[in-house]
Amino acid sequence: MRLNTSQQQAVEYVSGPCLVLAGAGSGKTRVITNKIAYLIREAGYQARHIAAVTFTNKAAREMKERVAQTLGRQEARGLLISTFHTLGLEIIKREHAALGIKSNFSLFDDQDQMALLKDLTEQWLEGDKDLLNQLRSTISNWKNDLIDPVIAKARSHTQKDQLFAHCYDLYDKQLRACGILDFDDLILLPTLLLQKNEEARDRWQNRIRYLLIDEYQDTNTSQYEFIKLLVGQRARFTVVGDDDQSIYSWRGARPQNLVLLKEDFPALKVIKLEQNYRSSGRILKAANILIENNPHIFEKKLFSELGYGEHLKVISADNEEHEAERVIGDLIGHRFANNSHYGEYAILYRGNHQSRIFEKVLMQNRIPYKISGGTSFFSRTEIKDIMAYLRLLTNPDDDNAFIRIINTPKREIGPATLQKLGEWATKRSVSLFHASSDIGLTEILSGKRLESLTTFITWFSDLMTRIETEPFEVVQALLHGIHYESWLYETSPSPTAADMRMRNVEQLFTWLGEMLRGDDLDEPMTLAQAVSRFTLRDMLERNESEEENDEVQLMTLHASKGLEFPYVYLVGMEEGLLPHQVSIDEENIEEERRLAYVGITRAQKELTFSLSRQRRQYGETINPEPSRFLLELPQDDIQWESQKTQVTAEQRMIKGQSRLSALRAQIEKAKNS
DNA sequence: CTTACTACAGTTTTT
DNA sequence: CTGTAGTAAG
Repeated sequence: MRLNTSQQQAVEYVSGPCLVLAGAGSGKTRVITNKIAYLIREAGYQARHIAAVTFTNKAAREMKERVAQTLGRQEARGLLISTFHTLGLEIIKREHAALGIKSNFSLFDDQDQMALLKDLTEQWLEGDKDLLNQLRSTISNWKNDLIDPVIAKARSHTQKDQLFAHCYDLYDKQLRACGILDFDDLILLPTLLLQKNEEARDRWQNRIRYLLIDEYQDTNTSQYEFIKLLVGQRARFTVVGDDDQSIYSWRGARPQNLVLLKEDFPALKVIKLEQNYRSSGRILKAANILIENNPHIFEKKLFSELGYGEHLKVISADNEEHEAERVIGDLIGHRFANNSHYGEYAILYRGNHQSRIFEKVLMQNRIPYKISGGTSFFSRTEIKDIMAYLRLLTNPDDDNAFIRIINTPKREIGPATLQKLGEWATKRSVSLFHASSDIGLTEILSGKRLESLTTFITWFSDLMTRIETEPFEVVQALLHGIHYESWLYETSPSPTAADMRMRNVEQLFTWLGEMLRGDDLDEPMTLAQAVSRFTLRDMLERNESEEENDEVQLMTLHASKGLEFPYVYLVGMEEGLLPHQVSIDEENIEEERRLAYVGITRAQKELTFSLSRQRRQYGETINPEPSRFLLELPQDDIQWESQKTQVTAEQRMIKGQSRLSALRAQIEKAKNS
């Protein structure tokens, strides 16, 4: 397919700063991919001087694949395509000397972060979860606004802020002492470095001569600063974004960065992509009319040439169960009538808890489905254990990892021993691991404890010396050496659970092996690199995308961004749910509207809303109003389908069930014939 | 290894 | 109110 005029224009404008306002489904990935090809083939850039930055590993991976397809592996060699965080990690790794940190640092995820904060603040916050969460996000916000502990203290006036700033200081000192970075550091540290260190700035500006940014509207303050420092005076860059799809402001994203861009780079060329290649005209019209209720920085009007399409439907139900039944019933009927596949349907909702009831009804009807989200692979205990071992292997100063694994599996090194060891280590200001190999330990530890500790340290040190030369063997030896499998069987609630945990561990090792070896898109990595990538949650999507089963997709609106489905159900269209109760005020309503907009624009052919006139909430039954967003849509394009007959819940259940089972029988019959 | 009770949360979560 | 995660006890 050829590029349209504005896409072509966006691809070929390479002489200055460029902002591509890419509406939903307007082919922005194609623009980025083609632009990279254009830069190399027509504009004289070498691949190694071009960097493209995304927010998710998945997006980075897709882009890599698309570019490799367009250019061929050879020409694409040396291109830097990664997430913000991975790019930051790369810079930190190369500049660790200038940053004054060790080369073998390890990474903290949010759970590690919480655990440490809880530890550090025990005396003040007493494990108050709410306060801890506040503290964590406050620290994160400070870091995202490039505010260090000293400035934070100076700017804190209330007692609580003072305390938080103090905790921030403690937390950061602890991290530095252990050679640990958190996610925010991966942006913060490179940004500070490029600000202060002219040489480093030159080095990186010379390395990255053309920069492309995807989903620009999701950048936060430090990321924008980071971008500015990377592009420098030369200002050769393209950012692609859509202010109407900014749904992460609660996480620090600043859609205002679009305005700042225009101010900071007066020469900015703005190109709008307004042709939508995804949705029917009617769906797009509804989306346009809805989003017009929001103020806009740049006016933009999407159009489609795919035909006007079917009416939008609204299914109104009497209660939540009924809503799920009617939606699923509609889906089954629709699939049957259109001879379509389950995989073409998506059910989108505002909050994760809404999925449960749909899951139940889907299960009752034996419909295959997939819920994205839920507990992450990397937050499972068995994975966290192994990750802690791997982290300690690459960074012996990682005290948190040390504490986690020193007695897992049991080595008779309990809290008392650890306490003594900790005091000793603090006095000498060395890490726990370091302290453990100190000869002076005989002063504080005796016989048995000392022996088990030294046995472990000796064995582990031996592994550490070999990670560079024979990482495979080390990883194998690690798993055997700790007898992790038998430990799992001892501690798991059931053998089946242990089996599952062991499979998870094996999965981790399979991925690890792949990463150490490298594949056609990625170079082989060192163990340290692989461990960092794991913490950055890389790897997960790789497997997910392989299993393209025929399953109904269930996900939150947030998770649906960037995806598309032929048939979409947008459920729970009620005041209090979408817009959500706590975001219903003047300040947040616009983002809720964008959330609805994102949901609507996921649909390619047909879009169905649903709502319930009754909902259980915190023990009460409430009667929510239909979402204001439904009323904002063009009513001529909507068909309201409400249940006319008044029946009791029980009758409805039987009726719904029998209708569904009748349909199922019909389908089975059709299949067999 | 299962069962039962208690405590707690109940918006979204790219890294 | 209701579901679940974690722990304690059978």
